[in-house]
Amino acid sequence: MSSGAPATDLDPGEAARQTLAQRRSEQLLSAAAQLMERDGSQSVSMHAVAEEAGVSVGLIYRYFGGKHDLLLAVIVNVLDAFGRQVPAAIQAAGADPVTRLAAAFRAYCEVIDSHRHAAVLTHRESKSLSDEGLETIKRLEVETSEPLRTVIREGIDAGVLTPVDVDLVAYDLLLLAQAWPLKHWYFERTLGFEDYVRRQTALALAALLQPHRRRSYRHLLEAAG
Amino acid sequence: MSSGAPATDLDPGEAARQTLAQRRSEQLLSAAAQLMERDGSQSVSMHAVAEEAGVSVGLIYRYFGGKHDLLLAVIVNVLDAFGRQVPAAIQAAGADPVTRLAAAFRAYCEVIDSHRHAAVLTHRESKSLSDEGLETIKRLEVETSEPLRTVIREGIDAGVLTPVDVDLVAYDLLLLAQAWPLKHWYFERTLGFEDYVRRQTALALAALLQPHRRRSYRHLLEAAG
Amino acid sequence: MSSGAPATDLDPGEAARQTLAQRRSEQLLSAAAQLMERDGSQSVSMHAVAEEAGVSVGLIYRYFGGKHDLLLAVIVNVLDAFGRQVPAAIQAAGADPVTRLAAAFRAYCEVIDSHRHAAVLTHRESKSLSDEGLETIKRLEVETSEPLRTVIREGIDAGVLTPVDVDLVAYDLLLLAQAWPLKHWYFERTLGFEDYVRRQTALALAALLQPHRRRSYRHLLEAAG
Amino acid sequence: MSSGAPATDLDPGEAARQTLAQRRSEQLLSAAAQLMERDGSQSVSMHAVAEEAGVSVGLIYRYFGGKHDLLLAVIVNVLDAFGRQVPAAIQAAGADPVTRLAAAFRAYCEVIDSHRHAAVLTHRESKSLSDEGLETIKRLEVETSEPLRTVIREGIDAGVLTPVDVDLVAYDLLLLAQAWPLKHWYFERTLGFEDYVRRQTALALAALLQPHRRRSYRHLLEAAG
DNA sequence: TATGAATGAGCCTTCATTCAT
DNA sequence: AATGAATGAAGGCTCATTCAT
Repeated sequence: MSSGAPATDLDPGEAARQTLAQRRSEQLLSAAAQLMERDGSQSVSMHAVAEEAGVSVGLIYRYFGGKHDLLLAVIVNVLDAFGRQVPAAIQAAGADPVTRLAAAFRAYCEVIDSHRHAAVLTHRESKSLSDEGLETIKRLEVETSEPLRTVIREGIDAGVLTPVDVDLVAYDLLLLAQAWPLKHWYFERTLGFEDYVRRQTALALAALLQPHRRRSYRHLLEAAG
Repeated sequence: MSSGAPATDLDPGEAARQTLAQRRSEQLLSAAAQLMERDGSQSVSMHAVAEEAGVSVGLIYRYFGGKHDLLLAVIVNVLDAFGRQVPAAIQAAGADPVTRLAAAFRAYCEVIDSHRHAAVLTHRESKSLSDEGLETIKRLEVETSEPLRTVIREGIDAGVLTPVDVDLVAYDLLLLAQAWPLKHWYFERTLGFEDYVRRQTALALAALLQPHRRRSYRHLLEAAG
Repeated sequence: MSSGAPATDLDPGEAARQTLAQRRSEQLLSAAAQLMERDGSQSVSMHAVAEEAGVSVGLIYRYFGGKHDLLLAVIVNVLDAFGRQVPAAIQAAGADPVTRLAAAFRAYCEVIDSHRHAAVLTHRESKSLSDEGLETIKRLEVETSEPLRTVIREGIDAGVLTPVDVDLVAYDLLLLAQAWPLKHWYFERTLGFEDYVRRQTALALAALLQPHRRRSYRHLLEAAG
Repeated sequence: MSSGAPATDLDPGEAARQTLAQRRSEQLLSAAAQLMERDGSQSVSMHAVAEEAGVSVGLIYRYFGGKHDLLLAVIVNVLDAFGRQVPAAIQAAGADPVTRLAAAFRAYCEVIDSHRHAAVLTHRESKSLSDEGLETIKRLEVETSEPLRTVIREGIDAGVLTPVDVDLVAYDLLLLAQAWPLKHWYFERTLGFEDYVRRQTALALAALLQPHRRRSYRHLLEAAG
């Protein structure tokens, strides 16, 4: 990454153009995500997206093939965030399998929280997508949830977790993470993000931890109350 | 008007009309549910509902005020099924708190299974409902999930379950039940209804059971593998 | 009406049936008129008419060919009232041409008042009528306004009225009569039926009376203030 | 940006857009007026308006909020024409009150003639308007008929006209003006615009002129025959 | 690159009319 | 004679998409 001006460098004009295109793309994606998250992709018109982004309708079609493409891009954007942030969080958690699992779950929740309801779009709007887009998303979902499965497997192999159905547990944890934005639906009283994550983590570990390892993670388990 | 004809008899015309109206209503509700579950209520046209039900568009408006009403009716229909079947299942399960809890969870799953994805509409389509409709649904959800909370509380009081956050656990169990129709999204391999229910039950009990009571419910816990 | 049972007498059953049919017809006509007058024929649905009349939709089609026919019947009904009441009023007014003219105008206003806005339907809804229906109405209008023209002509011939364009004056008087239900549109302050008729009569006579005959009709002329 | 280009110049694009918008607006208004006059606003579909204007349905909604708005705009358009042309005609008529009155009446008739039956919509279609729209129209009607009342008052004050009910007379004159497009309904024979105006003016003046001033306006009075 | 006027298919809803009962 | 369930064409309106500028 040092000297030697890589051959891939673009001339300044080209760079500026790329930058603009990139900026536009993000600007549109962000506007679309914000509206779609709030109202569901069906309720959001291209005009609304254009207005939110401060550009004209026509411009959207320069960057995205149409509404379906835009929706797909919004979803892929969220999934990419999983792909980037979850492995990083796991790695940062150190070597202990349980700590890593807790970190992974928390990372999922955080991505979902920062993208609010957008994650919900994944399943909700599947019918608006082309078969190809649907395949892309399914593949990305499997890919981005793989770290979770891996970390569970590690825990089992290390003898810290009971030998459970890895796929099912990963499935459940993803559900609980994705259900965070729905909390206001069920809980009248305020339930903060921290509490939600800690309590769900505690519940999950109560189910997964080998009995004789429970006291090692008392700090994680006791959050449940 | 002499003897022989019970006073409670409706005249045949009236009776037939009631039957017809009921049949129509169910027919329409079923068609609407099927399509809305599959594609989301927004993507389903009234024409499509009519076609699916084998009637004309105009007829729908004799039975439902419009599209919003129809959606609301579909959702309420599911929630009503919860309200009827879950308490019955709990009662039929006998006195043991854990058995009752397992029965309640299974009952939720069964209603959701028999109404396929319709249960999902509840949270998905909230934007399409009137404030009044939304209130109705929220109220019904709280009401119909109350048996689950009650049964958990019983378990805790009986000292069989660990003292957890009842609301949160109920929330999670409902999520797992409602997530059953999504299983095809995450699980490539086939996962039957029985396996799904048994494994989820096992996981849940692993998290909830007091350690010293675990061996009493070994038959429920061992399904997890 | 005593003995002798005229040959035209129907047997009781037939009579009752005729009576029923007649009653139904009037009942429907009255309901239709009431609604159409208030909202315009286009805004009134056949269901609304049926409901107003306390019968089923289907029954209307036994008595009238359809909505157009019903509208036509309502209009003809009003025109018939002109044909019946105006000549009677003129005759009852005696021999004086001016008194007869005033009586004719008043009679028009009264019919229009008792049929409220229905008279307006005549011109308003012409596009809803078949050519044949339109012809019927035009013919009836000419017929029913003939007495007015006659009475004006009498006045001119008698030297009481100035020799004006009879058709135009009749046209104007009909307009003023038909405009009575619109009065609330223009007049904020209350203007009663009596005042309206008297003042319009006074204005008309001011235009029509021969100068040297004015003092004979001072009582009619002075209402104008 | 140097000299030669006046600062007040709009850039061409903006100017063209304004022109286009105005042209479109008039084009749509004219098409709508033409159809609504002929068939009543209720019978005219937006599709028909679009077709008549040679544009697509959707475009109408860029310029008018909907059908109600369109109707309101058509009506307001006529009333605006009154507001512009009537005062101008009165002023151009000079100082004589009677000449001014005649000019005012003629101006009303001319506006109505050039907008054909559109003026009729005012009273006919009140049911299709919002309360707000109705208020707008009533206010405009009062405003635009004020010149007529003023000119009548002037005549009375000058001692040329008899002291009549100003509101009622103005009401009648407006009616006669608005009734011009209905003439084909009542008059089999052809009655030209000139004849109509002259004869109605003559009749009106016959009713309004002070006896001793009649000979001064013999040219206006004698048109009545 | 960017605009936004314009299109037109499609949606929800209404309602005149029919017909089996 | 009377009902009212059922139909389906048509209307008002929206919005994804295109294209001339």
